[in-house]
Amino acid sequence: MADKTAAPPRRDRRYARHQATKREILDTAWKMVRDDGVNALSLRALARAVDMEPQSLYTYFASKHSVYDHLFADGNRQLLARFDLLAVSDDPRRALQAVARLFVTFAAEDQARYELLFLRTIPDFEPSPESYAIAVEVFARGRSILTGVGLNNPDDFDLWTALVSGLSSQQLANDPGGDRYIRLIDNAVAMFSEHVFGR
Amino acid sequence: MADKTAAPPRRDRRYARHQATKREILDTAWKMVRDDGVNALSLRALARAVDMEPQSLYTYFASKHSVYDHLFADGNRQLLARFDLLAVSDDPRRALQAVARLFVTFAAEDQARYELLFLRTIPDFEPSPESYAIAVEVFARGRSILTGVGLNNPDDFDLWTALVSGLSSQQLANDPGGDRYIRLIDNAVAMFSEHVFGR
DNA sequence: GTCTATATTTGGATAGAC
DNA sequence: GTCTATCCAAATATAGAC
Repeated sequence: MADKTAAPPRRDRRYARHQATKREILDTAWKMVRDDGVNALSLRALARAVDMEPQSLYTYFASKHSVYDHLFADGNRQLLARFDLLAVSDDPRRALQAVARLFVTFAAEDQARYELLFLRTIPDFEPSPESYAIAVEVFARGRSILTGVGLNNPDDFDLWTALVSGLSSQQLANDPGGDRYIRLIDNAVAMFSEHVFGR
Repeated sequence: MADKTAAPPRRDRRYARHQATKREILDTAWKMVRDDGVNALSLRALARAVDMEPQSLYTYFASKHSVYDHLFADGNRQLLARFDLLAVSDDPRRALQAVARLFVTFAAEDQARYELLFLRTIPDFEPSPESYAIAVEVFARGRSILTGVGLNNPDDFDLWTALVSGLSSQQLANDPGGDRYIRLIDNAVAMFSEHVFGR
């Protein structure tokens, strides 16, 4: 899962160049999985798309699973960055609204990313410990917001994640690109809030 | 997507034999996708598992996608059969509980089946019109139960499916084989009922 | 209906020259 | 770091004998 190349000192220009190329490959890979689905990715096609010979990819990634692993880490970092930008309201219901909107919007933006981060559809792929750690951090961030508004009951948290992930997956499955379920977020948060906080 | 073989008259013994073999292949395919994931299925491995040469499968299925299509139809028929056995209570909340239990239990039983029926993770695969019709029937059945208990608002129905599918996917993703989210069904139904019916 | 033989494509991955 | 050359395995699918 790790790369072949150990990390040279930061200031090294070759290192910067290496990182830039790696970034370009990953961005192209994102584009491809978005277009054709996560499971349709092939290294040959990826190499062709970045104008390289397939074998040259191995300078940057030790295997196909390593590419997936970097995408997985990428996606989780993107979600984490959204959380960083989130201003959490003191009002519990508003806070929950913000989190739900954040998550469902993020999910609805990119089906492939959702599949990669939250479903396990790639045979034999599982994220490396380093990448998985980012996912754990995302999870912790979400939970801490919930506890911050007074929700400490684990069952409430599980019900919350079920509700939010349900809206996300239905939006992707039944109305991709639309807002049929996104529109229901406030309604769903109202339902949940009344249930756990009372009116 | 259709088979190569047209359907001979029913009484034909060859036809019965043909159907039996087809059934055996599909059952084996179910086993394989359950073990290794939907996207790991290969016709070679499938043929080996039923003790055939890979080429002989083409007597029964015109393509790999045709196998997927039959699995898709299978799964939807299984779900439909569950609905047939369901006794729908006059009490709205009990009726909703029964439907939710039915669906989440069905989903939790088999990750591969859930993926095949409700997620679109196989590149280039989409069900044939005939198979899709069964899925539509399942959907209609679920909806008719909801309208039967007085839920006519489309938004309520969408919120309902989001809730139930969320419990299902979280159960599969975070606690496969367990009951962490299944336990929450009655709680979730209570929340939903209070929201749409009032107390 | 099943087999042998085979076409054809594609896939991931390695060795070694430059 | 990128290339040529190549390997090897696996995939889907077809043709034709029996």
